[in-house]
Amino acid sequence: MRLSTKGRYAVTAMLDLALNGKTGPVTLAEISENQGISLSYLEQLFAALRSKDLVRGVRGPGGGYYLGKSADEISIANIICAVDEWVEFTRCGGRQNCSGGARCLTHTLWDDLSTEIFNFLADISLGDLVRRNLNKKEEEDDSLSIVPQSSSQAA
Amino acid sequence: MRLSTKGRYAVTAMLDLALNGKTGPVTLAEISENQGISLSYLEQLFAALRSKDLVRGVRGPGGGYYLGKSADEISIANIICAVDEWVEFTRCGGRQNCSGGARCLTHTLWDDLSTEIFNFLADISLGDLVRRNLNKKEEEDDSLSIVPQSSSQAA
DNA sequence: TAAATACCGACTGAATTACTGGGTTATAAC
DNA sequence: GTTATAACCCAGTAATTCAGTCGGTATTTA
Repeated sequence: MRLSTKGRYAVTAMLDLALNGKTGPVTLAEISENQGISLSYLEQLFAALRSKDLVRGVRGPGGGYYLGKSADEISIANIICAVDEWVEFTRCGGRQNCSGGARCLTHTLWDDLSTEIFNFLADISLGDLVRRNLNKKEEEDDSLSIVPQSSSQAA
Repeated sequence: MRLSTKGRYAVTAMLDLALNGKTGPVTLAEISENQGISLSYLEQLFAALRSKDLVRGVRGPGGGYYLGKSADEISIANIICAVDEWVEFTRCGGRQNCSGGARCLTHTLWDDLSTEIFNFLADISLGDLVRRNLNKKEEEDDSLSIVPQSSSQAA
C-alpha cells in the first residue's frame, strides 16, 4: 500500500465532492478553490478516479462531477489505489526465488501487513467519514466546547 | 500518515533484524544482502531509527545492530514515523482560518482518518508480525497447501 | 454563436528516493 | 600496537514522483 500526499489530495477532493455534491454536480474549479489544489492537478487526479468509475463527469455549463457510485460504496482504499497505482510490494513478486530464506520470510510478513492495511482502508467508506463527523459535531454542539479536538491524539 | 517505499524498507529491515538478531548483533551488510537494499541507504535509515532508540549499534568486529527495545515494544508506526518524518496533514495546521467551511470540514475528516490509520499501525508490533506468521505457517503446514494466499484480496 | 465545463497531453521546477563514494571513529582479534 | 571490521558521518546525484503550468480539444447549455 502506498499512502502519499497524492492519495491525500484525492481523498480530500472526494470528500469535498461527497459533501457538496448533494444538490448537483461540483466543478473542479470549486474543489480547487475550496481545498487549495491546483485545477490542472485535480484534472489529473480525476482522470484516474474517472477511469475507476469513482466519479462521473458532466460537460458543458452547469456541469461538473458527481460521485460515480454512492458514498457508501466508495472505500478509501478504492480512492488511494486509483491515483497511487498498486505497486508490487516484494521484489521477488511472489515467486520464492529469493536468495535466502530470511528475505522471503520478511517479504511475506510485509505482504501480510500491507494486506491488513489495505483491508482496513477498504472497510472505511466516504459515507462513513461524513457520518462520523456529523455525529461528532452534534456531540460537540451539546457541550458547546471551545477547546479543539487535538487533545485526543494518542500513542 | 505517510506510507512510502522508504517506510517499507525500514519495516523490512527491522523485521530482518527481529528475525536474525536473536543470537547476536546483525550487520547492515547482512541485511543489505538479505533484503536487497543498498548498504549506504540502510545506514541512512538506521541513523533515523537509532535517533529514535529503535535500534542500538555496536561498533567494531563482531558488531552490528540490536533492536533498541523488545520487538513487542516497537510498533510499525514507530518505525515509519522514524524514517518518514511526521508531516502536517492539513494546510491550515489546525488553525481554523481556512477560506471556506467546506475546506476545514474536509481537513478535519482527513485528519481523523489519518489518526485512525496511525492508531491502527501503532497497535501492530514487530513481535506481533513475527508471531502471526509463525502461527500461519503451522496452519499451512497442516493442510500442506500449495495455493498462495493471494486469493484473499478483497475490495 | 458564445461561454462554460470536462477532457487531454506535453512540459517543468521542486522534492523525494535510493544510491554512490568518500571519509572518520570505535573496538575486537591478532 | 597494528589491523581488520564494523558503525557512523556527510556530500553529491541519477531517477522518480509530486504538483503544477500551459495550451489546447470536445461537449453542452444558454
